[in-house]
Amino acid sequence: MSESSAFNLLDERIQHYIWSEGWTELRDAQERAAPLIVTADHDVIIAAATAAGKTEAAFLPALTRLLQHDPVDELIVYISPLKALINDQFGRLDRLCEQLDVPVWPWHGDISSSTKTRFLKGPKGVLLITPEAVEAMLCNRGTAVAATFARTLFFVIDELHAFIGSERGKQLQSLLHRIERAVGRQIPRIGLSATLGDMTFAANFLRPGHGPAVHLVESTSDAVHLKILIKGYEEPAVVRAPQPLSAQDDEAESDEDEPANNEMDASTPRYVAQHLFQMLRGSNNLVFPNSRRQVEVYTHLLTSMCHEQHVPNEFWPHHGSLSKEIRADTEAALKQQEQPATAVCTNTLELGIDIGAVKCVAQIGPPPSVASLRQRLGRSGRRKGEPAILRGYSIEDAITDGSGIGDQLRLGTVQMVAMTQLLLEKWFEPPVTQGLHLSTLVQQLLSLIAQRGGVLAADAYAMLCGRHAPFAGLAPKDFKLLLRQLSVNELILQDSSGLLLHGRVGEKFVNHYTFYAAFATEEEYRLVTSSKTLGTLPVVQLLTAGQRILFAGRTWLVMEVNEAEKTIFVKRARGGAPPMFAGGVGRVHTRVRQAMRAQLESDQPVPFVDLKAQGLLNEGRGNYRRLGLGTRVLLDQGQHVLLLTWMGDDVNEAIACLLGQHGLAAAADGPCVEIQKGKRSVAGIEAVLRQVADAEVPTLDAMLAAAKNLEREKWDWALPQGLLRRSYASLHLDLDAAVRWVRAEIGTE
DNA sequence: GACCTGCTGCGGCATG
Repeated sequence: MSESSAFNLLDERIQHYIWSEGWTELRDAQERAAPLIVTADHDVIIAAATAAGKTEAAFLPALTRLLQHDPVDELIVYISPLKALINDQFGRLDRLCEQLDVPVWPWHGDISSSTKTRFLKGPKGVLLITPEAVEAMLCNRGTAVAATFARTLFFVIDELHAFIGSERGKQLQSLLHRIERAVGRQIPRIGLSATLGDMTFAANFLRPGHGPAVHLVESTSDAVHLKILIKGYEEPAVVRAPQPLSAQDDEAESDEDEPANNEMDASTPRYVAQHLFQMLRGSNNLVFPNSRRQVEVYTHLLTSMCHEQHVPNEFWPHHGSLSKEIRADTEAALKQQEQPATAVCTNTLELGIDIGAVKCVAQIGPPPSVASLRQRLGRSGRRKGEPAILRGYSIEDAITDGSGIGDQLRLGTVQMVAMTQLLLEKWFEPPVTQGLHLSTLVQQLLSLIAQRGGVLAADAYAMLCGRHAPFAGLAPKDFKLLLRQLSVNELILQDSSGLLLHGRVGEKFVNHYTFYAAFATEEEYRLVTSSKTLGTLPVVQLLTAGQRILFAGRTWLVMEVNEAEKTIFVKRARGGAPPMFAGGVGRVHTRVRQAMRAQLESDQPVPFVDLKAQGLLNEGRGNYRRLGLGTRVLLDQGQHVLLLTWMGDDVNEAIACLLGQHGLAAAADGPCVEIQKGKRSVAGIEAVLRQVADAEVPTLDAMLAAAKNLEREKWDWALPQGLLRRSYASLHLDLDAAVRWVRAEIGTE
């Protein structure tokens, strides 16, 4: 250890701690980060595959710097996307910091206000806080901001990759910027992240306008041996009796023994569950079925199998609508060592929190992205010498006369194979950094007014949209348009001295605690049984008394729905359908679509699929050739025509907008753009396509003039139309690629 | 036919 130059840079008391912990060497990232951090004059990103060691890589040298002042009178501000992570880190850091006589302050919604008051009396040591809690501080204690953060040595941002590309990430950038402006200097920023391929995106995110100056510490991770098997399944075509439209048609008492729906009879999920049951029992594993609804289905199938075979249950559900207690039970089952446990989960178990190593990751259906698949697989093969194991399950519907192109080409299986191949090639989707997130500009303007008790328009513009500011690039005239719209909405008003203040409506929003989060959430009902809260359900599908429901892996009968208290009371009963949860659609990257097409054009066997999956793939390849899709881009489907682009969703959506401009009703649909024929023939549609290829590129306003329903983010409703269109397009449309595709594939030149 | 995250100040009351 004494040979380590980084070790010698650390404070003596920290060296002593390292000895007493029995560490024999510093990890690669810790070794390389230390000299960059002890000087406290660089922005640094520490990127490594797992969380282990990253926090120490930042904190050991940062605390060394803090200890240079005796007694400690400076501050390290650690910002985390999860309360659970703050609680974890508090446990780890407090043990070390107690010996150093450095106070550690957790600060989030579950922390008592007395702790917060004590911190504010002497803001020194380490503050562990969420972005929302920082927002609340700026809003409610605006006059104290400069003094509270005056002696901040570092911002440490954990799980940096989880912030990039979202409203919350934009908010974080703005908060850091506003604090730096309040204290009148730059504060070194340290980002902790999963490896992100091209780290320039992350660097530009961490320090907008100065990305190239950010120092990168990318930890070389040992290559883990991968074992992959994808199994194919075919759902038989069955003629089902029509279902009653309303649950009220049923007499609740008369069908006690009848399953309330036929989802549980579906044979294929049962076969998949049987295979999972055989392969996963006896070890710790994660099963990802892609939706909360399917988590419920598979958990119930698997726990029922344990029950039927008189063996202890090993399968536990985990998703965001389950209560904290139920989720904690699942996490505890994974952590304890006595009994094996498998979690059936959504991406709640993808991030941060420590659940120990798992043997195998099962993926049912194609994952939402290659990046997410990679993150999921990173949970397996963490012990030295053990491989990471991926078990894929691909379920296709039987092909009938009415089957669409997606079934005929076996696109689910093709996508799963293509994504797995990209994973093996070490490619994954880059983070989306070009989003304007003007919704968050509205929030930050209202927050800035609260912080300062009013702000001049020019000052607000300089702070939020000026050079290197989070919304840099927005023109002054657009900012003026925004202000005008916000005063129409009564979110703001301008007094006679030119000061911007909250309007009647703005006042109400800012004074409610829900203001601090930058992201929107749907209204939810609590699901309650006699003894405890099971979780929450969004109001998309309201349950009625007498209905049966599958939740937390068990079946329930709805006793009462209390609208005033937003509560649904249930009791245990046999039979039940998984509830509906709201949700948009995942977005597929162009590179994935191209890999899918290459897969359909190939005649090579895929090494990591079983016989059935290879059969499905061959079926898809056969239909691809039969339909002549190697050369054709247009496919007549009767009512509509399919334009097969094999581009990403952002390109296909932009193509659909371009066609809309020329009078065609079109919508992106998987690898295609679906065009309604109306009264046109295929030749007529081809003629319009040629017009589109030869025409000038329209403005965004022209292209989205007829588009409705562009509001996606929390404050989008308050934006003027033009800015809403730009904000939407920045995230969802790739117009350049769309124009390039149309000109290359359809153009007459 | 997708997923996840977060949240204040204060009034009113009981208790020591």
